[in-house]
Amino acid sequence: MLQKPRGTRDFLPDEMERRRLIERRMRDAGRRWGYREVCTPDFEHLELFTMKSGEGIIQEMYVFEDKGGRKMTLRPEVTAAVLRMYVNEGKVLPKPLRWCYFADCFRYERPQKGRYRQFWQFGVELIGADTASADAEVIMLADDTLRSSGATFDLHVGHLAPMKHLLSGLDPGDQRAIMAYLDKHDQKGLETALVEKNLTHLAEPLAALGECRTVSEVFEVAGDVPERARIEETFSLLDSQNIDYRPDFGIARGLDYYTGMVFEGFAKNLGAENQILGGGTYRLAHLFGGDDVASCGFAIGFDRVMVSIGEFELAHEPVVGVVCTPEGRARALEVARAFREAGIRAEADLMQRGMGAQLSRAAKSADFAVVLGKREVEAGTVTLKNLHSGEQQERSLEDAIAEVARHGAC
RNA sequence: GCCAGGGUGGGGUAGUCGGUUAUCCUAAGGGACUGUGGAUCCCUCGACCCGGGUUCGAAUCUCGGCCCUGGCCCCA
Repeated sequence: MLQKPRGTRDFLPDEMERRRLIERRMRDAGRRWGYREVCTPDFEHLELFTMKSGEGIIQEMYVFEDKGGRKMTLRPEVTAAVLRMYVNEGKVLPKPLRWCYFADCFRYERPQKGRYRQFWQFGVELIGADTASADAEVIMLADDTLRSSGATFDLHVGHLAPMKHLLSGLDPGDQRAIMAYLDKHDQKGLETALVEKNLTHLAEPLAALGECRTVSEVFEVAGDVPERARIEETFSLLDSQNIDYRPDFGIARGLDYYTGMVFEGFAKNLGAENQILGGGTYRLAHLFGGDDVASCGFAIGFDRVMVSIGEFELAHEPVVGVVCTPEGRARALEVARAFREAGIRAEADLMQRGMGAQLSRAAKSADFAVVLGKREVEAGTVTLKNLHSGEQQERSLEDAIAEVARHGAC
């Protein structure tokens, strides 16, 4: 038997309905904040992502050559594509741009819990607003989106400036290495590296930075930085709206294009792969030939959110099974159509079964049966049977539709 | 790329120091039953992940691969 490709999943209808419900809640959060949905191609020129993240990521992507000999790749993330789109056709739109997306991405990695080779991300990009209000809005939207999805999570918010200030005397390579250790909370690795590089005087302030729980402590540890006013304003905006977050100036996110504010979300009930959200301010457009526009965004790992939420029951919509005798078949199609026009899910028998068997089948998957036999056809009525209570009554089609709709409303 | 544990009908399982026709539950299809169902009974369908090796004989032992689960690395 043919297997599905490694790290991919099939979704049966029950799970698909659950996914669509959560997806809708995320999109709706975006909509409430004015973020309109965009869509970019599933595959892009390889160059788009190597320009953003370096050649090293090629081994972790689905890379292929197309029939014209072009180097292509399935997208491993969406931000680069959205910024490419901004450069291509968004530059003349009035700023700021508020965009969101829900898209599948592909990474050639070893699958484990919450990590698949095809996975889905919900994300937003706010392009062209370089203010504390912009930073705060994206964080508040991230919080609203995760909250709306039903996930329970911890939100960490930080800023790169204090850490970069502490490391300002170092050459870029050392800086990056130190930040990588900080990002991983690798204390031993950090200490070893600091000793090797003769930087032991940084050990204490760097450790203290990660422990700071208020913004004012941060500047006691790291000294004054030019971004101080912006940072204080962003955090006071979050506080004014009672956003539940933890200041975390140990977030390094090891990425060169992040310029300032950074934040991460962690599911409370997941294992090793518990980060469900990452975001921050960044500058990317200039890499793709555009202006050096300030941007801010986040991406949510949709599949991890689904794992975190776990099993849950969906609201049940009433289902009508249309049951008929051979002489009622044509009428049954009309009746089924009338239910569907009223927005009610109606399913007809396709197996040429007897009425007993049709009802038996309907009892497993439907809430109501509509019976159409010789009697109903001649009288122009339908028999509506409640499959839960067993009660049934012959009545007009309109009454039957109203009765089923009434149950859908409760 | 690395480590550990796994893989038996669609789902869940029994069997394993090699030995009859691979067990049971469930689901699915049909029938008993052509105008009132979920019960019951009967029938049917359907599996040892793939390949090599050892052997008279392999689901069982062995080697390699694939895939799954969790962890490491990485995480845009």
